[in-house]
This record gives sequence, structure tokens and C-alpha cells, in this order.
Amino acid sequence: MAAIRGVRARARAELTAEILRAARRQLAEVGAPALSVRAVARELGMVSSAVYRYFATRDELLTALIVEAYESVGRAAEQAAAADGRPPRERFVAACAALRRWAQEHPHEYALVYGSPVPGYQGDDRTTAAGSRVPLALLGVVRDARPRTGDEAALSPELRAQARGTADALDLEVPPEAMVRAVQVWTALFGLLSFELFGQLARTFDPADELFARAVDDLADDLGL
Amino acid sequence: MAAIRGVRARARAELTAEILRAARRQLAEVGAPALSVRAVARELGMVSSAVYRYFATRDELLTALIVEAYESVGRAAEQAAAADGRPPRERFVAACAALRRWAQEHPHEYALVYGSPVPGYQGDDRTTAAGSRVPLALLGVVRDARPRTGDEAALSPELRAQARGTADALDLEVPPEAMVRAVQVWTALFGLLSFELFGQLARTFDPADELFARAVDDLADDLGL
DNA sequence: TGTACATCAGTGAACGCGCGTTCACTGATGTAC
DNA sequence: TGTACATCAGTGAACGCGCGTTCACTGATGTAC
Repeated sequence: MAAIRGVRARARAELTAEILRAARRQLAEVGAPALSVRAVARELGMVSSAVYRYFATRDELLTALIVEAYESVGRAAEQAAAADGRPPRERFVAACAALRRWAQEHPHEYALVYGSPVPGYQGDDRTTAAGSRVPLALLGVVRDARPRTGDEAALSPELRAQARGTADALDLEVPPEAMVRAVQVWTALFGLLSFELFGQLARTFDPADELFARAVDDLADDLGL
Repeated sequence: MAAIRGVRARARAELTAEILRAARRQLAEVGAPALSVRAVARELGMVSSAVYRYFATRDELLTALIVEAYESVGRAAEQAAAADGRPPRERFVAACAALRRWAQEHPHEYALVYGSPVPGYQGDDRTTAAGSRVPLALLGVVRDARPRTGDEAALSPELRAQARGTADALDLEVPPEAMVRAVQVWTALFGLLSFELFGQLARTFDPADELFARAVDDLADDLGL
């Protein structure tokens, strides 16, 4: 028996990581739909069939990339939101800024997880779990803030039930009104990010820094932060 | 000389339309990145090279599909928003509902124009022009409403300039504050639609009817309608 | 109205390419005794 | 510590497929006189 875990196990972990790195580079070059096992192998100087020792299919490779992307953006949001002691509004603004920075630095990974679904690809529990990190980070700020929401119109029973169900599933004590608000803020935020990244703001609000700052400010108001 | 426009011209127009119809079906089946000239030709029972008499390249075909999609969704929004006499708020709500209906009935066309950009494809003036129909329809409602916006914080000079520039380019008399609000509403609306369609709301707010209704209501408030 | 020529639509074959995946193989690494 | 066997990583060739695009061609439609 070789050293801790053995030479093979270590080599395997390293090569798996290298394949993912190469795949990420490919992703940035040609986009998810055109990502190919052969191109990844080529970039690593290995024969395409060798990659199959590490990922059983192209879809498995895609899944790994999606999970990685979600964890990466989730980590960014968590770190920014977790500035303990700071007032919730500041943490929310910081999280939004972190999300935008991540999106701009990883446009193809952003498109992979928040853009159109890759045709023919089906996510599974792994991707769903990873994908909830960002909303959870945002909800963390909301929960700590205990926003007043009583002055708004009552939620419909169905919506209230969905909000409760979601809070329960996530094991969070967020009142339905705040939950619904949070989802609206979450979708509004990513709507703006998507439109900026995907070019819908071209020639109008294109360097969207100011628009984004303004929107985040208004969203913080909406959350009662 | 044959009848008006001639047999050839008419046949040409008809076949062009048929190719587009087939391409739309293909789009719905395999998504934009996998759309292929050969598959379209196959569906029409013609040889693939024949399609090149009608569209010079695959990208031209894609462009036509994109323009068509934008016009289709634009038309839907315009019709709903143009219910003359009705109060602006009602028209806004109707336009939002029409957009959602269109998105649900044409998920792949939605993804084509509002999702991740198709890798390697570059839009041009035709797609940009067609793409502005929806925002213009929404702005029409806002303009007719003359919302009060004085009570909000002042816009930054840069943002004000962008808003003015956009209004000028579109030849609209919308004050900067309303313009910025409108863009936020626009992005929030499509953020929600995208997340619903792309599956981000799965298992939480998935039949998003109630969430959508609530969000639209709040957005109407934001617009001062 | 009839004829000669030009334009166009669709065919079929081909070019050159890349893809995902499988498979039998070689040689190195690990395991059990 | 040494040896026999099992596991694993990477190779190279192959299968079967689909793609965008070009090109020389045939036959039908349109145009000019």
C-alpha cells in the first residue's frame, strides 16, 4: 500500500480537476451546447477515450460543471452576505455586487446555470441542491432583518401556502410575506443581470453599473432593509 | 409575364414561409444550438442544398427566426397594451399576462431571444430593432400614465443621461425617473419569466401563476399606475 | 402569338470535418499471502 | 521482502453518425423582341 490514499487516488483526483479546468476553458470559448469531450481531451493532450475513465458521459461532465458553477457563485454570495455585524442592508448590497462581479467574470458559467437550459440535458438532485445556495444566502440576510411587511396587501392563500412550503423545506423561519418578497427580489436581480449579460441593454443602459446600483437600492427598500 | 408578382415570386414566398415553419418546429424540438439546415430540409422533403436558395447560411435562418420571435412577442404585448380607453394599470397587467402566455406557448422561441446567446451567433440591426417592440409597448403604457416620481431619490447624473439618451433614441417623452423605473420593471418581469421557464422555481413556486400575479401587481405599484 | 435566351429552383454527389462512445490492448500500480 | 494476481489508466483504432456548404447539372419559368 502506498502513501495516504495512494498514488493512484491522488493522481485520479488531480486529473479529474484538470479535466474540469479544461472543460471550463472550453465552456468559456464555445459555450455549453458546443462543449465536447474530444475538445477537452485534446486540450489536455490525451486521447478522447481516456476522459471516459473520469466521466462516464458528456452529461456527467456537464453536471460537474453546473454543480461547480453553482458552488462558485454560491460561495461568492455567501461570503459577501456573511459580513457579520454589518447591518443587513449593507450585506444585501454586498451580496448583489458579488453576484454581479461573479457573473461578469464567469459569463459562460452564468449562462450555463441561469440561461436557457442546455437542450437534451436534465439536471438532478445534485444540481438542484447546489443551485439553492445563492437564494439561501440572500434569504439569510432577509431572515436576519425581520422586515416589516404588514402594510402590504394580503397574499392569496395559494401563494401563502407555497411560501410556507418553501420555508419549511429549507428549514427557515421566514414569514410568507417576506418569502414572497425575497423571491421577487431574487428574480428581479437575476433578470437585470441576465439582460445585462445577454445584451438586451445594449445601446441603452449598457454599462449598467449605475442602473444596477439604483436597482439594488430599490430592491433593498422592497425588502425593508 | 405571369400574374401579379409571377408564379415564381409567389412560390418563393410560400416556400420561405414553409422553411421558417419547419425551422420553428425544429427549434421547439432540439433548441437553437442544435438547429440544423439539414434537419429542416429533411422535414420538408427537400434536399439540404435547396434550402440555400432561400437562406444563404444557417445564421441567416437563425436571424429570421429571432426576428420572427421578437415580432411575435412584440405583437402580443402591443395588442394587450393597446386596449384603448382602459386605465393604464389594467393595460399594464394585460400586457404582462400576454407576455407570460406567449412565453409559455413558445418556450424555445423565448429562450432563443431572451435566454443565453447562441454561441457564435451575432445579432444585427434587424434583431435589435425587432427586440425593442416589447419594451416600447411597455413604455407606451408608462408614458400614457405620466407617473409621479418626484418622491424618489435623485438619479445619478450618469443614469439620468442614459435614461435621457434612451428616451431620445426612441423618440419618447418619458422623464428619466420613469424611464429608469420602466427598465427595472422590464428586467424584473423577464427575470421572473425566465426563472419560471428555465426551471429555477421548480419545487418551490412552480406553478407560478400566483407569484406572477402578485409580482405584476407590485410592479404596477412601482410604476405608479 | 411565337421563338430565343436568361433566370431561377431543386437535385445529387461530394468535401472535409467533428462528434460520442466502445473495445481490445499494454503497461503500470496496488494487494494478499 | 518477494512473488502472483487483480485492478486501473491510458492508447489507438474503429463505428456510425450528422453537420454546413459547394458545385455542376437539369428542367421549368420568365422576358424581350
